[in-house]
Amino acid sequence: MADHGLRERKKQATRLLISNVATGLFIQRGFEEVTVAEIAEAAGVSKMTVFNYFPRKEDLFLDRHADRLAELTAVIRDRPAGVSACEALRRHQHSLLSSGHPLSGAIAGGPGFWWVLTSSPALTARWYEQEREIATAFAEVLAEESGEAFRSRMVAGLLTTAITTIFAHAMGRIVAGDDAEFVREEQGEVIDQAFDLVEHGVGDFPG
Amino acid sequence: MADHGLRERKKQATRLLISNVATGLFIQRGFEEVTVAEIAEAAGVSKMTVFNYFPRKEDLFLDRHADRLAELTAVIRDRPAGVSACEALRRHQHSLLSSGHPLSGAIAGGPGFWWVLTSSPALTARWYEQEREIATAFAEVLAEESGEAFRSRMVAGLLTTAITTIFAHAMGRIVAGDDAEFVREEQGEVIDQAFDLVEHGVGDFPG
DNA sequence: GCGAAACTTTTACCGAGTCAAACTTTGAGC
DNA sequence: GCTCAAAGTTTGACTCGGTAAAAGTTTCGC
Repeated sequence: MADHGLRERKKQATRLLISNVATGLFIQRGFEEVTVAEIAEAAGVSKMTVFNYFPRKEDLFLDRHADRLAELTAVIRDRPAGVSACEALRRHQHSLLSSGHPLSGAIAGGPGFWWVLTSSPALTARWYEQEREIATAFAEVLAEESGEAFRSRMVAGLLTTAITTIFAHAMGRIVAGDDAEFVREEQGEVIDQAFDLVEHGVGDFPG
Repeated sequence: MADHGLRERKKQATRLLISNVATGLFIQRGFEEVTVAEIAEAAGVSKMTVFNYFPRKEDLFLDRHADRLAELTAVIRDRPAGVSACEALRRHQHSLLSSGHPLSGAIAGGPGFWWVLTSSPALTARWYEQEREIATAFAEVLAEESGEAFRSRMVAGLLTTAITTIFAHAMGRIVAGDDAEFVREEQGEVIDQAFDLVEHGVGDFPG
């Protein structure tokens, strides 16, 4: 009933249509330069409907967040026995990279995605807000398992910082014009460097 | 000329007046419930003037950011020889705490401050944006010193995470109604726990 | 004092986001 | 099939944050 009624299918279709239209416009002209009214018109729908599906304008572009959050949380929660959270995430990042997944940092719906993201402060702010949501989710999982609230929050924060920084690094280089293939080749090392710091500490860097 | 002209004094006075009026209203009624127009009127000034001094509404409340950024950056840049960035920050947090400084987490312009901050998503978002600015500044200082761009960014991120998490921890407890003095007593241990994790790594937590 | 520069106000405007009421579509039961 | 209620969409009006430009007003250098 909830699943394959005509109603539900139409909703999903509308949602997808709006999202696609919006993303297309954003990549063509930049986030701030496209108004919600315009998106609505281009999608043949009213402005109110757009906000019905996507509470904030930013969510029109960053609409994969829920999936990503669930995936990352599962990586930690369902990791094999004997593997630490840190190690599980490290492996996950490597596997994203080798499977050429958009979220590995390199490649990602073309360079347009990064350009749009970095071109708007509002959008980047929302992006980082999503990272915080990930940290919060990690902290819950870790606290559930360890019972140590503060330590869990810290570790969650550190792990999220690794993911974010790895990401931002690749993004920065691609936006700066570096060859995507080249960035991709070096990305494995970047991942290890980041997780090594989290796992073994920063020591007395920088001397 | 730039310093003690009548002009400059008036500007500082106006700025302070607006900030005080705004903060007062926010603490009374919450961030979202007060409009900029209202603040302007209460301060006997035009809306445009408010935005002249504070580019965003959020900056009316979070107006100590510049000072804090400068202070934290100096802690790293001007640390004594032989002391790591991590250690310098750890000591700084301890000294903030023992001097009862607002930004140590415990106490802080009364509990009202924390309530206002947590009551508004826009405000918390801006708060975390400021933390990112701190991370960026740290990264610059560290990169200048070490020459390692990515590692600097990572370490900067990890250090900032420590500060932020320490902060958020105290804030959470106070907002939840814990006694401020009690929180304050435990805060030293919290600081050490956080910086230990950054310095020596999370290892295989949580087992 | 005079004129230029700095600061403020006014006015007009834009776009995101909300709200309530009218309207259309879908699904369920008879 | 038809009807009715619920879900979804549209409309239009509104609020608020934020910007822009031009017209005041105040301070400063001379």
